[in-house]
Amino acid sequence: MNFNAIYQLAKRIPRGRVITYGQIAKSVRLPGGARAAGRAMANCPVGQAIPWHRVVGAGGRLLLSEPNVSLQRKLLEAEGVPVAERRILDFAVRQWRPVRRRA
DNA sequence: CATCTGACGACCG
DNA sequence: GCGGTCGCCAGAT
Repeated sequence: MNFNAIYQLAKRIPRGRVITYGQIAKSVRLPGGARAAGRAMANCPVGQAIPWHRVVGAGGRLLLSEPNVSLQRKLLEAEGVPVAERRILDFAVRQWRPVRRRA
C-alpha cells in the first residue's frame, strides 16, 4: 500500500494540534477507512520527522498501548495539549482540519 | 482455507 | 461511561 499521502498529511499537522485516524482516511480518501490509517501509522517510518503523536482516535482518545501511549501523552503535553489518562481534554478545540478543496 | 489480531469508528442497550 | 456488534482490511499463524 502507498501510505505516503498519509505521512505527507501527518507532516502538515501544526504543533499543538491533533487529527484523528478517521479524518486522515477521509482526507486522502483512503480505501479501508480509519483502520487503514491506523495501519499506516503503525508502520510509520522513523527518520522522516512524522509527528505520529498528533494522530489520535475518534473523540480525541489515545488508542496506543503501553509504553507508547505514555510517550504520546508526554509529547502532546509537551506541546501544550492537555491530556487526561487516555484522552485529550479540549479535543474539539485542539482538533486540526486539513484544508480540503471542495467537499 | 479458518482464525486471530490489530495505533478504527459508528451504533446500540 | 462501558461493553458488545458490525463493517472494514492486511498479515500472520
